[in-house]
Amino acid sequence: MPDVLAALPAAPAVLAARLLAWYDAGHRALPWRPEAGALGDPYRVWLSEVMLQQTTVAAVIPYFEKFLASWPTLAELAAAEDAAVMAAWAGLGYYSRARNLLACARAVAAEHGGRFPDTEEGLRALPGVGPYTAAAVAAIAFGRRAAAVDGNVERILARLTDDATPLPAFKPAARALGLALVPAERPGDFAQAAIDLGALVCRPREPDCLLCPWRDVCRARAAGTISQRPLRPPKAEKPHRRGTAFWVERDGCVWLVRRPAKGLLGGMAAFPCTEWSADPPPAALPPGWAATPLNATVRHVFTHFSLDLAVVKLSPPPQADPATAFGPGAWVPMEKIDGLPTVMEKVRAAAMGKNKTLRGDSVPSRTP
DNA sequence: GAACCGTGGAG
DNA sequence: TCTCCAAGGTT
Repeated sequence: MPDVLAALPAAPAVLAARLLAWYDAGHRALPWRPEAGALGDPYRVWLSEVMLQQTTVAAVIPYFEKFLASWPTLAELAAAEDAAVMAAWAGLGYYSRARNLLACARAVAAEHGGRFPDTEEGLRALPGVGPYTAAAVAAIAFGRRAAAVDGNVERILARLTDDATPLPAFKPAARALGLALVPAERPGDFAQAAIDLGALVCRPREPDCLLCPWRDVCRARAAGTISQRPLRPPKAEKPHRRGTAFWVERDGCVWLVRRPAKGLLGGMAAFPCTEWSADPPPAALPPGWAATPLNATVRHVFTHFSLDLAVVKLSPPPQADPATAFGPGAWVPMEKIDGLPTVMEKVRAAAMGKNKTLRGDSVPSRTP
């Protein structure tokens, strides 16, 4: 790795001081953010950082408020039921975060006397806490001199140094650069200032360089390479998958199952489904079950594949047990269905004839 | 290193 | 409609 100090266009102390002054002049006020110069509450900082992983601030705010209202303290969250937390997380995505959130809360409650470890290393050992989150909590909640390098910070550093190393290979250098810049005073404010700079000024597209505290020293700006920093690898093609979801209805109730703890939508409530694959096997139904294919297919795009999900309504015979065909589950009154991941929410809307609200997400079904 | 893991807003 | 991608972590 090239010399960190040589890569920087100015002394670390100068760059940090300018960034902190910029932060003090007008940073964002966010529900989890402490006053400038103060330490954050560890529970709030940790909860917000986990929610913010690969997720926009606008999407997180209502979930953060909801979680804080339902579980105001770490101890209360640690005592919560799995299903309640998964349902509260529904719609936010990356559901392993919710499982790890609970595991982490319970670990802190049981193994750390209810208090978060106050070092980067101690935090890093907790479930769902990786290098970024550990550094962010250590800096913001405990005032540790830690390098919280997220996507924003990678971007501002790649531009500041005009580093052409493509991601993710650039990450180690970014971490070294970030650590070199963190001041001994106000490391938490510095972490949030660097993130704000990336989010508000040094944006991926159309950055506002005239508002940047580093505009006169930025090497990518001087070189005219801003739009190419950080360099990203070409995107992979998304495969397409198909499957069928079953709306099993009886006496105003619908059969809901719980998805396996690991993998896609792990631990979430869902409608029974066939396998999702490029060429799924035909759906086999128990004899006597009346099937009504709907004239709609739910379309949903996940991170690494897109999905067309045919929706079939089923009316099981009075004595039939859906668990036999679809595994363990529960009858839920139709109007009380709640806490579904978005793709299942689309299935529900299609089955209940509310697909008008999902325009663009429903497509004509292929011939059954 | 690379694959896996959601969703929604912006342009 | 389509592409990009956001306060990443785990395996």
